[in-house]
Amino acid sequence: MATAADPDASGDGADEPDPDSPEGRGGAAFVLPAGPPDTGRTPLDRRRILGAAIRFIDTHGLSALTMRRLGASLGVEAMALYRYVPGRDQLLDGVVETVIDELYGDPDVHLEAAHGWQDYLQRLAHGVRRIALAHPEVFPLVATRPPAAPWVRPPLRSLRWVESFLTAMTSCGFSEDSAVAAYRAYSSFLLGHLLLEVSQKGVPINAQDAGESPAPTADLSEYPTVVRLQELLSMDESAEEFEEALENLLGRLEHVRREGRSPAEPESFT
Amino acid sequence: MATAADPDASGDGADEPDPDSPEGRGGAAFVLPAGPPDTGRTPLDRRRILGAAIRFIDTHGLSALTMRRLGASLGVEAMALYRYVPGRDQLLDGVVETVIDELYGDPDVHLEAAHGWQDYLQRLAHGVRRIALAHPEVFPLVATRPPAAPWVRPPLRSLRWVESFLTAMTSCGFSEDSAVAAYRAYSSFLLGHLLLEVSQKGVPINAQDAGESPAPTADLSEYPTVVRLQELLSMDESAEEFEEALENLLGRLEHVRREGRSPAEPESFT
DNA sequence: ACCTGAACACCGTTCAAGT
DNA sequence: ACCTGAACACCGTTCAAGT
Repeated sequence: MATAADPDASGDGADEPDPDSPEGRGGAAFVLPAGPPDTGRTPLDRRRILGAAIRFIDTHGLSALTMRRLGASLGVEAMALYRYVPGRDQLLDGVVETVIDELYGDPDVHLEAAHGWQDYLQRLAHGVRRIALAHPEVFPLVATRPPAAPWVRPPLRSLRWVESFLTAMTSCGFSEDSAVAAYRAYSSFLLGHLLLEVSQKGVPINAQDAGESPAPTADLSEYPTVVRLQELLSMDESAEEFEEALENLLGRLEHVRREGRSPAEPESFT
Repeated sequence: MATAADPDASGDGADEPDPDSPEGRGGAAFVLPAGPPDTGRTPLDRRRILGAAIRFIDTHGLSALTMRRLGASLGVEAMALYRYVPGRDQLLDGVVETVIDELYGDPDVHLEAAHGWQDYLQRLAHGVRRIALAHPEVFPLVATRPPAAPWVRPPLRSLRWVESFLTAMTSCGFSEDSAVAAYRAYSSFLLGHLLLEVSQKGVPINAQDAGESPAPTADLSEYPTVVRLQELLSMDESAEEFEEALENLLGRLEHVRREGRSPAEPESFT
């Protein structure tokens, strides 16, 4: 059904594959898989564009995202996008914002601190992790696009989240300073762990997949400890690591809340 | 002479500023400040290219780096670079590698674990922080370029560093598992903290510098806690945060080393 | 041996023009 | 009101040609 509606699916506007292109990883021209049913008449719209951009990045990778190709994925020329988005950079900012706000609709996350701040931070952390893993190609963008203000720290990059975090914490007995310190520690924790976890997913567990893996094995003899521990190093324990580090952070924060100091001093029970 | 050859430039190789270009932040054409004295005859060379690339990024920002402009900064056409570097992506990989290896020449860092692992990790962390702050525009690249293998974790992205880290730790009483766990925790810590610190530097403390800051102040009333804590949030305490978090991590690791477990359980003194 | 000119297939973006 | 065609000033990259 609907085969006639979309003019460039099989025929005229196609991409001209050009398999020698150094960019396209697989060389496969970006012909999208039939798209959502309504690819035709709804007159385009910022939300739809951002959604398409996210899907495009998830599918083809960030480096493949081009105004022209994004347009094509919506059945439109690139120039049409400029009516809704000021330019490519702002498009990317919009993508980041949209992905983060996805989290705001997550029912597991949005009950604020009804069951205490530890429960809230747990749910929030897992929510962020879920979207990071759902959009591994987008997350580096979340991590590195310059924030709007210096106190909006990735990955919780929106005033909504800063507000939510700080009110939750202060309403749970954190002083203002401690709440801010907690916000900082929490951001660093999430950013470091999730960026690493996501970037590990990008690497096909065996370094390069081309040919017979020549160079790496050669030099490797200079690094005996790495070779010896290779198996251990290759294990993916990101999930456990995340839980443990989160647990530990919460412990630190509880300590801060009670003592009123900033999060340091591993043992000061005296 | 030569005025007839190139139809679109006024002089010979000049850039044609075009102040309306959305890319160039300052709009200033990339005329480099006289360059190092020997800009002439040494016949070009991979090292020199990578050095120039790093300086270029430090000065003009990553998004301004272009094969053509990098060539120009070396007094050469872009095409000459391809004799020494396979392409732009590999150039960036080389930049990352070079910046990280800079650290390897740092005398403060390179004495391995002669004074114990805590001292070693302290010096290493401060060394990485120093290069992150020295090359704030390069660090996001260090953080996000896909690593060569899944067990080479940013920001310590080279076998040399993995080897150095693991031998130091195992020679100081860490079991193999604990050493690997420590490597992971340490990487996350560095990545999160330094990426945040570096990205904060990029933001001019007052959000946008254009006009009279219109939009932000308008919405801001919806976020009372943010507004109330704005001063606290705006303070730059990255240095103290870094020290404290590092101290805490070392405490955790010492605990791991003694107990042989992975880094969790905030309080198990019983 | 080392670099350049010219060319190719793309980019982002603008703007007058079509419907 | 919404999209397109054509154009402009760039890109990365290749390759035959210059010195």
